[in-house]
Amino acid sequence: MALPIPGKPVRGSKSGQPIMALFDLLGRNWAMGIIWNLNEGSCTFRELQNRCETVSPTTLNVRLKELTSAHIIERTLDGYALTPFGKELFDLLLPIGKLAKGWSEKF
Amino acid sequence: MALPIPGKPVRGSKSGQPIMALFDLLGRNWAMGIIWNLNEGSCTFRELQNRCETVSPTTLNVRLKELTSAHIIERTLDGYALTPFGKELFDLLLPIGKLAKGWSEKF
DNA sequence: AGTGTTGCTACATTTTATGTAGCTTTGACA
DNA sequence: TGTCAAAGCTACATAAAATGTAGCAACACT
Repeated sequence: MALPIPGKPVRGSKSGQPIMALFDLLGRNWAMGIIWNLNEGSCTFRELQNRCETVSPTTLNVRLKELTSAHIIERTLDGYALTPFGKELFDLLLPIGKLAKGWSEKF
Repeated sequence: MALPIPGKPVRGSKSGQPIMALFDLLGRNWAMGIIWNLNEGSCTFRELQNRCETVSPTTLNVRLKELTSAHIIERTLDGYALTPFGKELFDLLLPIGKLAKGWSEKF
C-alpha cells in the first residue's frame, strides 16, 4: 500500500488532510500495536515479532518500512526505536489505553 | 471480521488486553474516519457516506455494525451518532489531529 | 567447520475492502 | 392514491492486504 502523504489524496480524504493521512497510516493492521510495543524499548525485528505475538514477518516488515518513511520509528544501534515524534504520538495513545480499560467493562 | 472482545484473544494480544482490543477495532479500515466525521453531528447513512468521501457502502455498513456493538456509536432519531463513550474517544483523537499538522510538515 | 541469531523474502492461501448495481421501505407531495 | 425521491442497505465480482510457513544470507561465537 502506498504511503499516505498529507496533502495528497489518501483513504478518507481526497484533499489529504493531515489527520486523515495519519489515520490512514495508523489504521493499517498492526501499526498502533507496533508503536505501543516499541515504547517499551528499542528492540530487534525478532523481539518485536515476539512482543506482537501474532504478527507475520511479512506484515511486520511492511509496516516497519512505512512507519520509518513516516518518521515515526527509526533504526538505531539498538534496533528499531520510536523517533521523538513517535514518542509524542505514543503519549497521545496512552490515554486511549486508559479509556480502553473502562470500555472493556461494557462487555 | 469478529468483534474484538477485551479479555479474549484479539489481533495483537492473545490475552485480549483492552488496549489491544480497542486498537484492533479502531485499526480497521475507516473506523477512525467514521468517528471523526460523526463528531460533526449525527447523520444518515448516506450523509456519512458523503462525509467519508470514498468509503464503500459495504465497508461502511460493516464498520457501523461493529462500532455499534462496541458501544462507540448508536442510532438515534437523527441517524447515527457518537455515544458518550464515543465522544470521550473522539476527545482523545483530537490532539492527534493537532499533532498531525506538525507531522505533515515533514513531507 | 558447526551452531545460533537476526533480518528479512517467497509464495500460496485466506481475509478484507472496493465499486457498481439495484432492491426495499418510508415519507412527502400533487 | 399514484409517483417520486431519498434512505438504508444487500449482492456480487474484482482487487488488494494479511497470514502462515519455509527458508535463505549475513554475521557472531566456539
